[in-house]
Amino acid sequence: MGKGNDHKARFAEDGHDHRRCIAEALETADALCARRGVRLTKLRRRVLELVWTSHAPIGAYDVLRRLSQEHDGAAPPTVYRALDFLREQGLVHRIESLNAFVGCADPAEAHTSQFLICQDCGAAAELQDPAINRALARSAGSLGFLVKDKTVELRGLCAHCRESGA
Amino acid sequence: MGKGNDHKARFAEDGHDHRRCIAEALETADALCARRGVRLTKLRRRVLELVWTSHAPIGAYDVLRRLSQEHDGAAPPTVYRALDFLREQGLVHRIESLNAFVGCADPAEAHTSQFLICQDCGAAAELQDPAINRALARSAGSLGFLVKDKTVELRGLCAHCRESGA
DNA sequence: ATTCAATGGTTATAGTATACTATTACTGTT
DNA sequence: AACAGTAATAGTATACTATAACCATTGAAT
Repeated sequence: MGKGNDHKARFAEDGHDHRRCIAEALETADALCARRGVRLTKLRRRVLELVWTSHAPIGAYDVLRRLSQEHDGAAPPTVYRALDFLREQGLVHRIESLNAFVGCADPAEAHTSQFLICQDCGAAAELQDPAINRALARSAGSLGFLVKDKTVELRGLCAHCRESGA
Repeated sequence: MGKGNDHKARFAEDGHDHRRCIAEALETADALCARRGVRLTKLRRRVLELVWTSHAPIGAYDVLRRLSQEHDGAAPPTVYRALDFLREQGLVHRIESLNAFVGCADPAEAHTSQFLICQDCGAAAELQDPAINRALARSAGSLGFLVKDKTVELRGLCAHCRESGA
């Protein structure tokens, strides 16, 4: 990921080499888990890889269907446990409005993100816009509300689908 | 529903007369549906009333359980259909992160809201903060993203629970 | 009165998530 | 080697959330 402007995520380019995305995500995860002394087991790593199949959030049961093809006896808890671990480590995010999961673009440190989700191509872009977080903090603060967790999800059309569609 | 400062919602006061909240919500709904020429049937009205049981979002199946006690043959579709109607009319909102529904504080016109949800007392406060919407619009706009729908939900502790708790 | 669309009843099923119990595998210790 | 402690996984069942599909009824407008 770049140097400046890190908070300004983008939708993946149309013809981008997605195998690179996957490989990078897995490398980063390996390094991160090693550093933290937590175990990115084969199963967890494979689930992470499946989540990274595309930039579109994927349902837990879609992960399960794929996992089942190679892993006898995979059951819902198999997947949910792995996803729970990956979420704790910040490696995947849950998209509440879709009941689905997406790989984290920048898992190095804890953060709150915002998501732009394209209703046409399904892809999700992760933002970390300080201005949004400031506005949220101000509003909550003025009511004396102590924020523990945020969900910010905007659904619509990404620039690319917007052009090709209408 | 004052005049100025309308966008600044509040958590309901501790000892507030909640029967008033319910009565007002139902009156508003009656008037609104009459004006729009849509039918707030007995069933829909009762579901709305059940959603307004408290300021905490309520699950569809909780609504169903209560409805069943007085309405033979109530089934999931009974409730979901009513909730769909109420949502279309802006009378209730869905809280994505809870899979639950809450009465709209100000249903007169379409709007996008933000929610503060207390993890202790369960209550949800609905905000309509232009600053938040501006920040979201700017961020999405800078990526060429066309926003159709927003989910903004902050979970944490309301001022009251914050004091009594810690 | 007739008709057509909206509403609701009924049954079945899809989709999402967790509780609970048991087992395995890896640690360090004796 | 035997053991205990812990983390991870397996396996089963069930809870919870939501929709599909089909039919009967209602009710408002012509």
